[in-house]
Amino acid sequence: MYKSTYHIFFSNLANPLRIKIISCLKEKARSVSELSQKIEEEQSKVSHALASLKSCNIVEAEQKGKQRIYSLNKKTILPILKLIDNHAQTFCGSKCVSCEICV
Amino acid sequence: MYKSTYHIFFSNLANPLRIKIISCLKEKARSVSELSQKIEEEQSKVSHALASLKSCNIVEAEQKGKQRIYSLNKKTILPILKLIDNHAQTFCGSKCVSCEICV
DNA sequence: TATACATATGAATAGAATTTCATACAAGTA
DNA sequence: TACTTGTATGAAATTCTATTCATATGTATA
Repeated sequence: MYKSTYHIFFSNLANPLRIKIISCLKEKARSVSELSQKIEEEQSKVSHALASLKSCNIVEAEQKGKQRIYSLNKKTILPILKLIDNHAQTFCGSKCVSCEICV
Repeated sequence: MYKSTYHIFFSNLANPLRIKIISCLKEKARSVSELSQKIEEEQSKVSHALASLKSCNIVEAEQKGKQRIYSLNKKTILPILKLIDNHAQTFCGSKCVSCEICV
């Protein structure tokens, strides 16, 4: 089936590790090994995940000596995350029973 | 691994059929069979997809006789799609080579 | 209540994405 | 140039997700 922009984009974000990385990069730009340590995941996993995020311009990289420093492209991501936060709050207050989001 | 709100939400959207359905519901609310015809997909696939979308409150359903009419919760989804459109435009103008989004 | 139409559901299978691990590459330093 | 450190990559193995299809449920109507 045809892969739309949306599908590519959402698939990229639909992954716990990549979300973790995004959260970690919200704070500040970091190298691969820094990220790897901080979130306690293997270097190669982190590299794969970063490559994926980069392929959608969700992060960008800058070489600095031996290290590659990744930073978050905040313009798109932060507002999206905010919208989801609001969504979750609206639909998953104390009363929510059915919604998967707050299980 | 822990499933965050974000992960659940994005996973739900990371699917071509569900995106198709969302697009179709932008226009107006529709029944399952209407959707099924319109997007030329099997009824049971559409039902499964709708159940998934509903579990995150992305769509809601209203019974109307034998039919169940699904409508899009536009408040969250439309602005997210717009952000992605802008993102794609910004990063994938005519010059874009590497980005998966515009391949 | 028997029938038809609309939708939902469960479970097996098929398909896709992730993890893992060995290894390659790249940049700096002795 | 050999060595070390940091990062990327490929491919097999694993895990996750979607599709399929048979069937169940739910709603109306003859």
